[in-house]
Amino acid sequence: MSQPSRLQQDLAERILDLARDDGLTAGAHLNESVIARRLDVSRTPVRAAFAWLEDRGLVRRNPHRGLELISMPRASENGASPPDAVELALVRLAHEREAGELDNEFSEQEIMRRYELGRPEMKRLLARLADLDMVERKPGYGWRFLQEPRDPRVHDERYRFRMLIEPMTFLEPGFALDPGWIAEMRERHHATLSQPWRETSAISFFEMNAAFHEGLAAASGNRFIHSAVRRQNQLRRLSNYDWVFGFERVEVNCREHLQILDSAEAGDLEVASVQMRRHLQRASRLRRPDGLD
Amino acid sequence: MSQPSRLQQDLAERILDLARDDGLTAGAHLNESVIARRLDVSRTPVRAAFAWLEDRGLVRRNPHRGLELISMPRASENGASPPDAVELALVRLAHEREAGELDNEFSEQEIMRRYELGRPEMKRLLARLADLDMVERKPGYGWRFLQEPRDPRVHDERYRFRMLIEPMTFLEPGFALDPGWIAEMRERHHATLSQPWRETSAISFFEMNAAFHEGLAAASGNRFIHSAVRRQNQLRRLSNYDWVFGFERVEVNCREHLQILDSAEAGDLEVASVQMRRHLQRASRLRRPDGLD
DNA sequence: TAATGTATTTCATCTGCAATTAAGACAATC
DNA sequence: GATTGTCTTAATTGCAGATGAAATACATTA
Repeated sequence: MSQPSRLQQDLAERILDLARDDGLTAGAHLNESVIARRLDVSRTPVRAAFAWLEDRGLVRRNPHRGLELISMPRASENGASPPDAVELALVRLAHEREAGELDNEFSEQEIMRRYELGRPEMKRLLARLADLDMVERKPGYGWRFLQEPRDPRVHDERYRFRMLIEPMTFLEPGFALDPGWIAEMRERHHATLSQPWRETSAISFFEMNAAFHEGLAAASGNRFIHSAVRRQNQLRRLSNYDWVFGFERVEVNCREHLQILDSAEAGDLEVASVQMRRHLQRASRLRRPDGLD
Repeated sequence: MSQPSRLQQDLAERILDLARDDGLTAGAHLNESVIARRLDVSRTPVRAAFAWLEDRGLVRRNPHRGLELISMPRASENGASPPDAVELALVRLAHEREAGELDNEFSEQEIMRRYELGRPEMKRLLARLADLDMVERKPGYGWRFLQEPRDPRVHDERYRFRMLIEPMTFLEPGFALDPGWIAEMRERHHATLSQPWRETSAISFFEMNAAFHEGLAAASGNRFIHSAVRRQNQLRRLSNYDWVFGFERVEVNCREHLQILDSAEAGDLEVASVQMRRHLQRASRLRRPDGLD
């Protein structure tokens, strides 16, 4: 078994997620075709994923009898999909740009050399950045950044934009929250509140935050609202992976989120809308001391 | 002189625009380096563009003495940059999808065959569609459309989204309209109103419309608002290149636009905001008989 | 000396081929 | 009869070289 492909790694992880969601325990039988269908791929990559899980001792293959779950790792102990080279480069690039280490204009070659990427990877990277309106093609050769590093106006513009959209998600006619999603969100927030704060919590805190706002946008039933919020998250993900306001602000943030969930669940959508507006208002007043957004 | 590259064609066109904006007339001298700098490219493609213009008899090259403008075509007679193969395929694909001729899921090969595109072109096409959230990659091989053809909900969602954002552009703190832009917009609207309506006017009507809304979004000074509106235009451009409501509605549309321009210019931003909301409201009530959006 | 003309270098794209890898069909087994 | 194992086919990606184009440096001329 050489190295599993990215798809195979992802599938391995999602297989464990499925098993957990189904409440399977050691000894349970796993059906290949069913899993393949649920994951929307053919059996081939699923098989490869299982081969990998077998290497790691999590399942056993019994000839002609299929797969047996040996042990179920905890959610946090999952393979933790190794980050993609492009993702890493993306975050590095965003930071270096903010630090002023990158010129306004640059060539594709520079990117390949600096971040040690192949051509296809570099292409994906630039496509992502262009999608986020961070860069654009120059008319001839080369690219340029679309905003100055550490532009203080961006912060306000972002929050003003979010305040236009996010409070309105609750008032869309098709707004409907999935109870399961609410429960999961509550749990994640309570977990964040009860666990001691560590530096490494910052990423999962960010992702919880992003999932909260994106989930609400999805619940609006308006795909354009959803897209816009998702895009905001993608943008923020590049620069805000650290949290510099301390645990105190984490608590405030979580409590505000929980209140919004309560209101929305109770059907007080106007209240939820106002709470969301105030939440964003308060968040917008936090300004990073390092000038990042 | 073989075929000029796309960049060279575009530059040729923009060179004429520059000359027109500068009020140059036949006999005027054109400085290569200055033009190259203004167009943000090197002299090389500018030279090629001039070679092409010379072929078409619009300029003359005097050895070591540079370029001389021979005649200035009217704005509408410009080269009219020939549409890109990808653009064409994009529009065709959007139409065929709406007509239900394309499956929900498809492979890249299918696209290449059906639209007779090379690999790089097909890649660009799919990247554009993915950027607009029209398609997404399946986990393994292949792609899928993200919405059903002729989904009637999209129409309402789009207008609800636009009504959240566009009326607020006027109320952004940095809102500032360029007087030159206002004048140009007025002129284009009056031209549309005074010219007889032809089928072929639909495209330029659409583009005028798009430029109107995008220009206002840009004037808001909020780059996220601007991005969102631009994206809406790109999406609409794929399906709304024809106009099925007759000249009567064109007139209404233009007059509403002109009113908004008047209010904004006079500084009545709250009024402009309300007018924009009503404008979108009215527009949202127009529904295409063919079920397209 | 500032502009144009020319040559060189760098960059980006395109093309075809090889290597992976997923999808789909069929056979074997419980 | 359903599920797993095996094989074949088709699709996708990656790579290297060739081509085309733009940027840059330098020479030349008014």
